[in-house]
Amino acid sequence: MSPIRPSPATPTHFESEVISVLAALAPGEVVSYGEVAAQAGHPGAARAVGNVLRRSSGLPWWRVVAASGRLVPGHEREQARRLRAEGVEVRSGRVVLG
DNA sequence: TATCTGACGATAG
DNA sequence: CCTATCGCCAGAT
Repeated sequence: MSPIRPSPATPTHFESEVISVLAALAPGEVVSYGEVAAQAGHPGAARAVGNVLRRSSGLPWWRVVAASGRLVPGHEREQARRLRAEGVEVRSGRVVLG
């Protein structure tokens, strides 16, 4: 049997910080991985933020996009649907920055 | 401790 | 606009 997911019993400090930042996001508010990392106190850890979003559940992952505005690869449809539902403009797989 | 992975970011062509 | 490449970070093995 291959364990589907070794769910960490105790979240790491980094993960907790990232979750805090994500939980504070309001509907319609879009941020980049790098911004989340910086606000979480780990500037430069954009990739690591992506890892948390990929492994965790129950987080507003659709409000996080690449610095270029690009949506999450493989989830563009769903993400665009959710973002537009919050009033965010999406064009060609990209968030229309204001 | 070493090595690999990956929802990234910036830059060059 | 695109892809390729390098740099950086945290987590897993």
